[in-house]
Amino acid sequence: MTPAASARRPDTVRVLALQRNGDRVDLLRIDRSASDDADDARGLRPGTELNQAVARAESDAPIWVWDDTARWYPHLLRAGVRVRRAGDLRLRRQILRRSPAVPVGLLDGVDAARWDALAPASDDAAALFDLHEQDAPLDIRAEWIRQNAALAAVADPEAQRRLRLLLTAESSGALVAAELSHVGLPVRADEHARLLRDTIGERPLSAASRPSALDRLIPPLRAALGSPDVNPDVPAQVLAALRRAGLDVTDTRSWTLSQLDHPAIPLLLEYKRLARLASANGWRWLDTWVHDGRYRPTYLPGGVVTGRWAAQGGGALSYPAGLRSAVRADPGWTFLVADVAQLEPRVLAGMSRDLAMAEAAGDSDLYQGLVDRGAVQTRDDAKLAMLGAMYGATSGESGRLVARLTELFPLAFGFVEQAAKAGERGEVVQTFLGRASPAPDGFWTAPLSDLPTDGEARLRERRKWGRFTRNFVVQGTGAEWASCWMATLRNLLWELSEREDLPPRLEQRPHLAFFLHDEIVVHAPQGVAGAVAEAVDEAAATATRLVFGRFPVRLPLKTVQVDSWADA
DNA sequence: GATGCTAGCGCC
DNA sequence: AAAGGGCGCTAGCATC
Repeated sequence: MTPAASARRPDTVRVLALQRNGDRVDLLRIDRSASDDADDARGLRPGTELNQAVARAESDAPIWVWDDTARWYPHLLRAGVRVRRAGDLRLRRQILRRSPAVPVGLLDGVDAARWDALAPASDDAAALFDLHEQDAPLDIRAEWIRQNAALAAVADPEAQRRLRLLLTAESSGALVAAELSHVGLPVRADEHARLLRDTIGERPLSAASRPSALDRLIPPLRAALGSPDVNPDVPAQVLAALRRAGLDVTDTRSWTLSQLDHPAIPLLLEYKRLARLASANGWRWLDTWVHDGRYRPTYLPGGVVTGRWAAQGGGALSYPAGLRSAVRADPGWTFLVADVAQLEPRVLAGMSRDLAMAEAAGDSDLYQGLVDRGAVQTRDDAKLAMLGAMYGATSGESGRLVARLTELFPLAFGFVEQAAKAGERGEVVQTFLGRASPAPDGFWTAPLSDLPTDGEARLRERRKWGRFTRNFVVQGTGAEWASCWMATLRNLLWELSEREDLPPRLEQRPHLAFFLHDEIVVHAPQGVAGAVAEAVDEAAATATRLVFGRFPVRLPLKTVQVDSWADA
């Protein structure tokens, strides 16, 4: 803990709001214990004046409450102002208004509809200064009070504790997200370009032509298919050509093609592989998304219904494994890359309170743990069964294995089964911390005349929604654990930097550089790598305790120190 | 010229 | 040997 943070007891925590006031900004103390408005600063000019006011107030370690972290925090970060804590009213409201535990109506009030409709600020350069173009400013204090009243009204104390934790983690996640975009992921553009040259050949001179390696594949491919004009970039043409060549296919997916025996298939698969690379992460990707050695996507905490993060800009969350060798730590710096082995099965053990499965999860490899306990024959079987349980496989080998493990772990497997059944009935399900699934739409609410008439089709729709709710509870709780992990780690890294007396700015200190559902990349000066690795582990242990309390489930990390992401 | 759609594939 | 959840993004094509 920093001196400022530890000196201040919880009951004296200040809650400060940033609120638009015309083309100026008011900094207001909004906690109810405030006896006067001595801390208020009104009419601050966006820019230096505002940034300095925030930096001064930050010395008391307040909670910053604002409509949307993405609107305010990027500006502060660019000015070198880092804040410890935040309450993101947009994200909090999104969770609260869906929660069945929150009494209906408590979030009503002035501007409720506008709060509900709030979209994340996207263009952070313009967002703050465009504020004056909006309607009247949203009342930050009123919404903060409404939300806290809604939280306080959650009847069950444990449910309330979890929901509070979720809101805190979500708000911290918003801080992490802004910081990730601010610092960026270190990418060596020259190395990325070299990988492209080695695989797809020379960059074409015009956007209309193909990279050389793709170009060279065209003549043999056309010859093998016996279709001299086929454009392999057009699935419909490929499909027609395949059928002319006598192959009985209905789509051109790689997996489908790989089952066929025909001389054109290897060429086609190779073409598809390289074409994908060229279009998704080729030179244009490099030009567009990598600047000054950094890749900076926009992260959207809670951007996925389950609570997972979404990301925009260059397909951040599907960064191809084959290009990760271009992701290199700066000179004198290193990466700590950590991922959770089998996050979702472990989370399932925790949320279902399945002691037998938690015991199997005591091993660092849960799948092997299932084999060692005689549950299944092979590790692949264990994996198949777990994935089947979480995604809703019913048939074939996977379905059989699910049935087998259901006997051994009735609590865990019963838990997802109940979530699926609830979904099939059209009910809302919740994650462990209390994020609720959306109510089903379409076929449940549509007029009867719009519904598929035959019972078979209706049943398929219901099963489909059941598979969604089945997965929702697990995927969503996994995301909650990951948010708690990152929020804790963010704090530990800052405390570590203070202790080590590192330079003041975030980019000069060890920081999170990338996040991928159950994996993080921390960029750190080599001198503190050991301490950072310990912090990564400690944060995971804290997250597990925060979410699951004393229930004995383990979420072990695989943490490595590497100079290139590819070596993780 | 902008927008919406499908097919397909990368990641977890 | 194949199927089950969540995404973002691209090319090509159709439509406004």
